Amino acid sequence: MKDFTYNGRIYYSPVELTMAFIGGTWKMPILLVLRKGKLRYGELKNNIPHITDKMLYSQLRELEKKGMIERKVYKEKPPRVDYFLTPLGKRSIKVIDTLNKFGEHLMVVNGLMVNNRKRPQN
Amino acid sequence: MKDFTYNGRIYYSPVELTMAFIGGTWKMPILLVLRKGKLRYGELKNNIPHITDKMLYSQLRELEKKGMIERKVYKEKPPRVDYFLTPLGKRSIKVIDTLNKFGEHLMVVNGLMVNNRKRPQN
DNA sequence: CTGTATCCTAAGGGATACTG
DNA sequence: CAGTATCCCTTAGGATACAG
Repeated sequence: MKDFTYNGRIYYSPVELTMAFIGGTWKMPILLVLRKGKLRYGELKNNIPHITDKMLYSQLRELEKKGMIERKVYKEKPPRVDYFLTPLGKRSIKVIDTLNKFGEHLMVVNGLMVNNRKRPQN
Repeated sequence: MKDFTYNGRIYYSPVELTMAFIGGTWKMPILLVLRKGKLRYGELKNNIPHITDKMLYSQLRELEKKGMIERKVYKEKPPRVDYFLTPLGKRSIKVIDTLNKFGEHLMVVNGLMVNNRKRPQN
């Protein structure tokens, strides 16, 4: 048995734990964007297409709790908040890069092409 | 825009595609077990603790459709079926190993210990 | 021993509206 | 600008029963 418990839940393999930290639809895209360095909320939003406020905030909070990112609040107005990677977060980037590479390979294998912006069909 | 479509669904990054192939609770454990070589259904079941028949079968079917594993049926009785990795599946092992390593690191960082079998508390 | 089908619940995630 | 809350729906995944 290699079971272990984290936050009251049972995990059966380290892989599962990894997915608890960086899994889901949005955590990886967020982490990847933050590799650029400190970013404030609006910048994050602009760099992650299609994400909703709810998802961005909830995922930021989770990543924070798990020690992947940090938040720095500036006492200014209008309010300013920066998000940036912790050492653990930076470490995860390498893992995500691996997943990204494999994904690109899958695209080739399956003959997938990036959606080109359709020209007006006149 | 780096969007692309696969099986009628829109993906926004290669990472998402990767997760479609090896994501979920059980696909990675299954692939990892198959690194040992050909295995029949019963052997798979025995080597993946806590998995239910429904999940094992459904995930095997999905992995097959995606070209990660193959099925070989022997005309015997009782029936015998072998499952084994395709080249693509073998390639995924390296990725999963990366995730596994990171998970082990997370366990250390979070001070998680493997659940020891409790001794009878007499 | 291999393989499906049905029922049901918990959780992830989208849309939308609202506040300091 | 940054940050929450509520409603709702889809889906992964568990339990169980059944079939060649």
